Amino acid sequence: MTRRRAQTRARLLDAAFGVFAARGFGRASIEEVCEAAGYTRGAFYSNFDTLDELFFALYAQRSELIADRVAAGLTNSPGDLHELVAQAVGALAVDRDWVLVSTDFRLYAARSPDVAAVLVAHRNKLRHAIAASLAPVIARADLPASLRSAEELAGAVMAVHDGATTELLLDNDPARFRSWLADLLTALLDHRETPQLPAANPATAHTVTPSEERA
Amino acid sequence: MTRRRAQTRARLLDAAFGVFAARGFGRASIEEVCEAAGYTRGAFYSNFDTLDELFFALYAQRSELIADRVAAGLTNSPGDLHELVAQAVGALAVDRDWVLVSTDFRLYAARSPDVAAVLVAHRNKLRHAIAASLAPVIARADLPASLRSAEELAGAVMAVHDGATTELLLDNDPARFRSWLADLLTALLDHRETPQLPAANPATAHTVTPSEERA
DNA sequence: TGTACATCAGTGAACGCGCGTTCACTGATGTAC
DNA sequence: TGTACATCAGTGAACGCGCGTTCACTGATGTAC
Repeated sequence: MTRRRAQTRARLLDAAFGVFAARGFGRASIEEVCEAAGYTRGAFYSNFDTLDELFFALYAQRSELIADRVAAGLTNSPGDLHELVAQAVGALAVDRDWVLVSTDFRLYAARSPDVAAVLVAHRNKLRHAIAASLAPVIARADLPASLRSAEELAGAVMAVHDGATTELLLDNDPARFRSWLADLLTALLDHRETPQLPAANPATAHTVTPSEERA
Repeated sequence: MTRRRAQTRARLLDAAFGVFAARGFGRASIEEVCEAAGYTRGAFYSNFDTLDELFFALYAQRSELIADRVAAGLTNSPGDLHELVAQAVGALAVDRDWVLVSTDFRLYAARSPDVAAVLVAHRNKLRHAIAASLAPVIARADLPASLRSAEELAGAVMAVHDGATTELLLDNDPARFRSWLADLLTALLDHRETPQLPAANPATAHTVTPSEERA
């Protein structure tokens, strides 16, 4: 009876997503999830051992989808940086519920090393996808030494995305979020060809700003 | 008996911080907090109505301390960008437990508008502190139009910090976190006077870059 | 295609634990003299 | 400084609910003929 089972599992996962988003994983009960899915608690125990297991399955399923979507959204290699940024913003755009649930999952992972390993693996996959589409652009950019490889830059893009996401949680304005994210990514990636920061003022500064250089 | 009360409150708050960090707010029980603090449950009810109230008080207390610390850590205006970045990284450095607890609080705030308003107010305060120390540096930098004011830039710095913080949760390596954060901030802030991004591929580009505008 | 049968997915009642919440109490803390 | 007293902070027992977990069951689904 694989068909029926698969459907039950899927419904439980979907219902759990809603419950976790609304109440948080820590406060969600098996009872609530089952009620939202239209089953009794026995159905849950027939498919999962613990709510943790369900949460893990839910995250694995959805994060897979998202990684695929990002990869798909970035395929046509952009001609210039602004195009790339626009593409990236479009591909990374997430809905608020997913931000709530995945942030909850991150906290959960932070507390159990095994889960953290899986989350890191997922993030690596996502980073590869971003790096691949960044590669053609990065050649032209001049960036700090530690951010010159496509992988490193992709990690930076993800970090900026994660940071901007915080704002989305607080003001829940997707349009603002998108333009804010685009601005941040542009500021991050938009560097000139020639390296800067030559040693200029040995007296005080170990390092020197562009403007000092010019003065 | 204000003295005794204040002490009990403080002990409950400290114990709660540990319990929330270890287990997450959603899974923490009043019982656990009281046990960790060395009181019976009655002591809790004598000082708070709900665990939410305690969480709120805890966050208000600690975030206040952190905003002060950041402001203090950024007072001596830096001569150059790298100095500023080093200062900012030092000032923003947080311990992992605080990241866990404050992320939990952010999720909590995301689910209740009243709390979100308070959290936004706190973040504004923090942003002002950062903006003040950014101001002397920003004048020299050339950045995207939407990131030219000190406030906007400070917001960007916070976003980058928040994003980098995600990594800290997953690999728990404070040294790596610091250098990673410094790199990101440098990439974000280190721009030259003259804008770049000359139109590369006019056929495809739809967005107008600052440089195109000027051209 | 229809019928009989076997399997197994989900039901729902039952049990019990953890913990939120209350409250009469006690003894610690501060005050008045 | 000492004593008597009033107040109030924290105690700990009691109650009950929500919910995790189990399990004998039923009826839905698929298979064999």
